Amino acid sequence: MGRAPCCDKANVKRGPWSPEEDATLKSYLQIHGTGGNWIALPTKAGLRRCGKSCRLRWLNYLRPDIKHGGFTEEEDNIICTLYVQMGSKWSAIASQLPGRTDNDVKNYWNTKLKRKLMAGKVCHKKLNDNDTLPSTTLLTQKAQSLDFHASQNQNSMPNLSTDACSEFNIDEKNMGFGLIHQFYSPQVKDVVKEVGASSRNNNHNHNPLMSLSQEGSSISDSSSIAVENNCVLLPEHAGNHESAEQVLMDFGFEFPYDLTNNLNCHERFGEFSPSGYSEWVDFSYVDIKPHLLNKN
DNA sequence: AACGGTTCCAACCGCTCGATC
DNA sequence: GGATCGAGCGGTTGGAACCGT
Repeated sequence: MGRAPCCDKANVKRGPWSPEEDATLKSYLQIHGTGGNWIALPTKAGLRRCGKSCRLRWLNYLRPDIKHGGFTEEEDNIICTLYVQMGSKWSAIASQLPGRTDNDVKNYWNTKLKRKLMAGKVCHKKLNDNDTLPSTTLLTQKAQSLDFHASQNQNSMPNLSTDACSEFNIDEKNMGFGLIHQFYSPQVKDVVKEVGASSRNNNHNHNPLMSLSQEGSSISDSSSIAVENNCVLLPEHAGNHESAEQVLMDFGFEFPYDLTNNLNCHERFGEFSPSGYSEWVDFSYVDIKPHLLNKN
């Protein structure tokens, strides 16, 4: 048996709020507050609305401190930074933006900011066609030398150096997207490879660059992308290709692509790591290595 | 002007979590 | 300890507004 509905859906009004309803809710809340019970509020206020609907209307629209209108560039950067750090924790992100609601931030991200980011207008440097991509061979060697897919000390990961940050004109706050976009280039759009990384399962590194959601979520430990030889590598998704697809689309790769195209995948398979993929244990970590390595 | 496609955002849905009994 | 409930959250949807042809 499911849980009881919060209201009698047949007898509540749905859809857009009228100015009269807005005024009723606003004046009631200004006088009485929520009383700690949104469910009972509509009855008390004389509204034929669900309590949840009242709450949402108040929090997202009627609150006096709500900021309406366009986002500033500074807000854009804050959202980008926090999204990288936390993932889609919209309420947490919104809490850092006075006057903005989680719904606002979420809508803004989904409709504008993500695209703006892809177009190269926010906190990153986009590669030109002839820019040099990092060497996978070097990555592999470095990975092996660090032995980071062994059961090592979780705190042994090196931090991204200040030099590495400054090299690409990024700061530590926007590092995640900066690096991802560092890799984002027209030359890598056409072939996508999902890579098995089963040994990652035994290697829960607490990489300071990995977002909280990446560490905690079943889907988002994939949000890092490494690139070599015109290929994009994604960690395995425990059979969940949709998650991988979403990650790719989030980062601007066009759909359809060759995630499930076995022919292309195999053709490309040997190009970047003939010995297999155990080296690509932690893609969030791989994110930063090219820059560290290039400094060596 | 009319139409179709796209964008944007308010609102809803369903889930999780914590509090309470 | 389990059931129930409300609050809060993220994902999704519907439709109005906008834009291009």
